[in-house]
Amino acid sequence: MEYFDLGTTILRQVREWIISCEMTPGEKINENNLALKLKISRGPLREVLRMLEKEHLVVHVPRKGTMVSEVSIQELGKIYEVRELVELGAIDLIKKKGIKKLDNLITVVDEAENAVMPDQEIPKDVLLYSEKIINFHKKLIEASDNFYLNEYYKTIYFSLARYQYLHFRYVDPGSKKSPHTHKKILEYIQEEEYKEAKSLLSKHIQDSYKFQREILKKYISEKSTRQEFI
Amino acid sequence: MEYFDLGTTILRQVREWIISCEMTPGEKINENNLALKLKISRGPLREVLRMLEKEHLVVHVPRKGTMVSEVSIQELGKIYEVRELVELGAIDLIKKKGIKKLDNLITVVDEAENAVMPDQEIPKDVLLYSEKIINFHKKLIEASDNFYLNEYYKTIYFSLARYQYLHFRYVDPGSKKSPHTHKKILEYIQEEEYKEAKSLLSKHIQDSYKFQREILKKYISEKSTRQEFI
DNA sequence: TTTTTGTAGATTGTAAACAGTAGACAATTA
DNA sequence: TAATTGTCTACTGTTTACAATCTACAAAAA
Repeated sequence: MEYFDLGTTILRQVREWIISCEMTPGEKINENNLALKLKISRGPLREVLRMLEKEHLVVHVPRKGTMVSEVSIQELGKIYEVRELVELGAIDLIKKKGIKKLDNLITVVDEAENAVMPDQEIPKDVLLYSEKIINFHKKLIEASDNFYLNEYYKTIYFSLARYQYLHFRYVDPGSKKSPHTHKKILEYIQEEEYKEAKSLLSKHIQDSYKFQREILKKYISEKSTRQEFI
Repeated sequence: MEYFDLGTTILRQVREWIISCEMTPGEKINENNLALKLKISRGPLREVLRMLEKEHLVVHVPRKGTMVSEVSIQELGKIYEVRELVELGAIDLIKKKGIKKLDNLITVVDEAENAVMPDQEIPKDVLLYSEKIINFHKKLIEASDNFYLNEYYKTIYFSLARYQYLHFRYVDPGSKKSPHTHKKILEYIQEEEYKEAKSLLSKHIQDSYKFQREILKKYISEKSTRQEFI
């Protein structure tokens, strides 16, 4: 028998299930069942669950068990608070360190510009489009060249991605403007107009937040309505 | 036999050993030996190591093992970059959310003011003094009322604390001013002069950074000198 | 001498078995 | 009926055992 590194491969898989809400918020995780489903034993699974706990995707209570963490308006708000803080902070770092290597950022802006927003709301296309859009933000953080900030942003992003999956069918009409906005932000940075870059990015994030909050409200009210009739 | 939650108790213990450099930077961790020392088995220890990996205190390489993460001037620089970002960001949040509940912050400032900087450099006293000083920064983040920011700051703080333990015997002479500076920052916040608060806090952190970097340089040069003679 | 190959021991990765705890439900009591 | 107690079952926490891999070192080949 061959040995892989279950820890890292399984981590990705379970994280994916949580983000895509195949493991739903609040769901109790049964170690035996999940291990069986993943065809591994409980040992490495528990290691993975501890890592997911550090990513705030699961919550562990000693002797009770582990559950997928809940989503709420409050949480979304707090995630957006730190998201804005980190992204604007990245621009500060780029400014302070005089970073000029923005190749990756330029590339993703170009890619997003060429990507077409699908008129039909087919989940797959929408997701592909979303990927290209979010890449700008990921590359912005990477450009600021700080390992700790980058790692932190990843976990923020995992938490956030889950909210985006709650409802495929709602597509932010505002996101059509995203490629243009991203390009503008990049130009500001290149021209060292950091204040303008931060201001526009801040507004951009706030817009995204407002939309996300609305879908979440719908999701939560629908969920509670469903449960009433069960 | 009684069952505790080894995960959380052992996590604290091992983290403590790493921060206090009883487990030295770069040291290879032998799971068998460490488990034996902690009087537990390798299972829960591995869970703990995975959590410490997420805190960036250890580095894990599949099939090679786990080691205590290295310290370096570059790392210290990056840690201070995010430290400043997070602390200044906390003030932004306090401003944006109009937070007025600063009771804990007031308390620690008072405590620090009454604490006396030990003239003799007895490690224990110095550490106790350092604790009171650093509390200001912890409570500042807590006041900003954001779980994700607070969790992140904790891990930053763990990484940073290790650098402070590298050399007990060097005491930052500038830290005598800290209680006064902290009080001033608090006053600015209370009077809603956030810009001034951020400016002073930024300078305060930069001063700390400069000192830390100097001790680290000494530590590294001494270490390499020692190794030459082995 | 240097490089390569082979083997033994140590160490990590994983599974399986065992110990203790918590929750559910029934039986008992008030 | 409501509350309490006892027991059973399922689950988590932990240990032990085993499989695969790596490392170090020695022997052999170039």
